[in-house]
Amino acid sequence: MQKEILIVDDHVVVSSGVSIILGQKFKGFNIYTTENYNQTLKTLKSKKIDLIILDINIPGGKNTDMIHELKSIQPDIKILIFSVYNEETHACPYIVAGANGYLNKLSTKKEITKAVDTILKTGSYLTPTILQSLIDNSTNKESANPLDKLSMRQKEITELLIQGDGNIEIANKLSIQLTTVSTHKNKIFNKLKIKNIVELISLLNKPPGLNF
Amino acid sequence: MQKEILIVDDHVVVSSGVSIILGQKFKGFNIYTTENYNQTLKTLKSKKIDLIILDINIPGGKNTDMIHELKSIQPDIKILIFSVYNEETHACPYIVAGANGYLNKLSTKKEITKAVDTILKTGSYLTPTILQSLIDNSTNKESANPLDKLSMRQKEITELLIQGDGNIEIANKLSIQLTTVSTHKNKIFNKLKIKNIVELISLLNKPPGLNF
DNA sequence: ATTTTGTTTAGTATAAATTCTAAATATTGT
DNA sequence: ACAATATTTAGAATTTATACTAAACAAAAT
Repeated sequence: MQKEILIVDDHVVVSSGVSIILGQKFKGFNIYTTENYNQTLKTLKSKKIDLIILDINIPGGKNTDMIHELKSIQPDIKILIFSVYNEETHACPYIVAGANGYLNKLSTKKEITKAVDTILKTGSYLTPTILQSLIDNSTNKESANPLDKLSMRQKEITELLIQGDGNIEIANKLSIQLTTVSTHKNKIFNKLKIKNIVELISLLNKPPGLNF
Repeated sequence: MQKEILIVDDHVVVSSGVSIILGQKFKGFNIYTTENYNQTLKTLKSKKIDLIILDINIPGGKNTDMIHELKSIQPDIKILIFSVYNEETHACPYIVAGANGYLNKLSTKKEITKAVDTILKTGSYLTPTILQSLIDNSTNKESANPLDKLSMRQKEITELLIQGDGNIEIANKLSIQLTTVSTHKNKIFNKLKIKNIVELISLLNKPPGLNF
């Protein structure tokens, strides 16, 4: 089965790694690589691609907007998002935007080849976790994304907390009492089952600049 | 020139990627891979290796202590540290411990092959940045690594802070008074020119769990 | 319609963290 | 060797954050 695969990642180590893993498993495939968004658009306009393995943090990239743009060039293309962010907190928006699967960069060789195989055969690859997140989102049930459990106000305060604001700053910015901020904080920490801001930061898994 | 290379990384994508990049450039090399510390020790005991490309966050690993242990098995082995942490903040301790080079995982193909080539030919590979850090360290000039400015005790407290410990926990663990902890914290924050723990975390660029 | 549950708000009392000051000890400079 | 500087420690006073309680209101459930 001859397939055309495009790997989009700005880190050679990653694109080379995926390339060799797929090359070993799927002998007949043609594997191409691009390392930024413009190159990717150009390639898609000149060559029919079956599957694109897409890093979501490439130079020039626009997150979920990329999905629509890529599919408008080749409507039948399958898109497998390939990212270091954990799927619980980051997969859903891309799936909702039209991506056909989400795969973590830390996956094993078996998981990677399985994802590619599945997506080419069935048209999509969703782990049970992501599937559950999607169901949870649509049914408004308990979501795997911790932030979804919070109310608007609680999200607002969470945002300020991870920016490093103290209770006083938050109280001033939102024009509420200090104790009110503390109460919110308490509710947020209880919901997320955490004890302090350090845990909040690692839960939200904010990329600290220099990661994949 | 026939050389034996061992790539140590617990992520297939990374080890495969480095493997193919080196395989393309250096045709005659034998390239092996291991994915945890025990495997690595076993391999070194049974096979002569010229260069080990070492991820510092492998399962069972012990940071700088690994360097001594690996070199005690094969004293002539060259060790190239391969990490996602930026070299300014993380390279020096490994070089001081005896590693022969430090390479960022986000490097280009050219940088990777250059590092391997250089380390095999000259015995070490140090970027100008790392060299400067080492010089700064030895001359007690302003160091690029913020942690180097701190005393041992201050580093100890910093470590506990980014683990999420509060002042009381720290005071108990170190058997000092609460106010003493506060004083240390104040000194640390002043030295690092930061205002709170959120900034401390982003400064130290600690990986939030699921990163390479 | 009305109970139930969750959100947003705050006051009082308490706990935790910081500031300021300062002493003993270590380290470095000349 | 002695001065200058940095580290580690802590008490007293103060500031900041939390726990507990609770009211007003909104949304959801039965």
